[in-house]
Amino acid sequence: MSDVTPFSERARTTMRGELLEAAADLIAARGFRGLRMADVATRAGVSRQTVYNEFGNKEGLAQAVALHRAAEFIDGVDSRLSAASEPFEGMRSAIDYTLDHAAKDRLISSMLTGEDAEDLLPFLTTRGQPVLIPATEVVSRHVRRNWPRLPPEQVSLFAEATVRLTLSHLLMPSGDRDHAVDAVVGVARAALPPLDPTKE
Amino acid sequence: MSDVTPFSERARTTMRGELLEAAADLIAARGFRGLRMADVATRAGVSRQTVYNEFGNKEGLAQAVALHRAAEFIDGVDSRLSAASEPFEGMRSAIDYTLDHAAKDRLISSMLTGEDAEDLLPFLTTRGQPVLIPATEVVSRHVRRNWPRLPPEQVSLFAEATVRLTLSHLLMPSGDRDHAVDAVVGVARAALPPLDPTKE
DNA sequence: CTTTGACAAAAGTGATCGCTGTGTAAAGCT
DNA sequence: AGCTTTACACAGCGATCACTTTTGTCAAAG
Repeated sequence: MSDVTPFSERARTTMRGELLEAAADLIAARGFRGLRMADVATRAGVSRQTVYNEFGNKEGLAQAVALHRAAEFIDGVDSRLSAASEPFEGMRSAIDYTLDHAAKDRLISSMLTGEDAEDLLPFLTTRGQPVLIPATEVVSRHVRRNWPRLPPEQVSLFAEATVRLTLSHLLMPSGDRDHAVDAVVGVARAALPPLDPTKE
Repeated sequence: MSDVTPFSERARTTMRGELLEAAADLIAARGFRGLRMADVATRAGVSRQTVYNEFGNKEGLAQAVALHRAAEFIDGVDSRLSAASEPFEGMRSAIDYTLDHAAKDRLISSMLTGEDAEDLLPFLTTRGQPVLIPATEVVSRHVRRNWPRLPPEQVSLFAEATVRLTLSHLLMPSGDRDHAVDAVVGVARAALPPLDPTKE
């Protein structure tokens, strides 16, 4: 009766991923309120009961989806930071990615802005926190890697400021995206020492 | 029949102030949705019709109240910036004032955060903008006054960053207020030159 | 360990009704 | 002149009722 994605050939953890993906798609399409547990189940090719076994209830599913997406997003930031050859270029790329990606992704953006969050956010305790904290951690690593002599407290002070500034430009845009990116990177250049210590 | 604040002895512009104050009180107490034009009128000792003559409609009244309160708030920031003997102390004081005041003032805080904004914000085009822009201007003046040699674009870059950082801490608190103030001032100290030019 | 079928309780939908508040206009004071 | 009073049409809101959908749980079966 179910011909959608034959189950047996998937490992147990894969099913969870399928469910998360299905749920994310449906939320993106019809919003959280319009999300039906039954639809998630059929979309992933499992029974409704399995969804309940996996996530407990709709709220649990929502949290899991949100956390999953937030983690994916942070991974994206991390890879942009690392990919660039020059640290400020990495920041520029990561900030641009954030502003672009978060603006498009309905789920991420409502996690951060709280807008359009028709019942989604009640579950995410303090808004944005699930992104702010890990993002700060990722930026901290980037800074530590490139400015090894900077005192740790300066590192986290700076990292958090960068993240907050970026999110602020997401929340209250002023001018276009490029301008926002320049503003954040500009502050970063002013606040960080001139890069030296590695190559001296 | 109306014994509340006899009208004749008030100048025309005073009445507007009375109305704004009355409306602000009522909004603070019962929210914007619970605000009744009739209540504003009686509270200020005028007829309902006069309120309509003055503001056009409920939306106009809401905008006027919001703008009025935002201006008062910005004035508060400005005076803290100017009052202190040392520029960073001024910032510290202004940031502390913002975090404290905005957290308490239901109207200001919902203007900035968008939370609990049950129909209030639809009127304030882009949220926070009516505060962000004038606040940045006030901070710019403060920086220009104390770092006269700083290039103008650096001034506005820095001023906007400071304002955004402060508002970010308001939106997503991490730790207590003192910690937030220290974080913003810390970034300010790192990003600004060491104060010199005035006394050299 | 998943599916299936069944089920009670909760929540959503939609129509109706009366009430309250908005917005406007004209007439009446002072 | 400017403010108040009175009057009124009309949109919007809250309560209620009946009805449908969905949630969340269970036990039996594959």
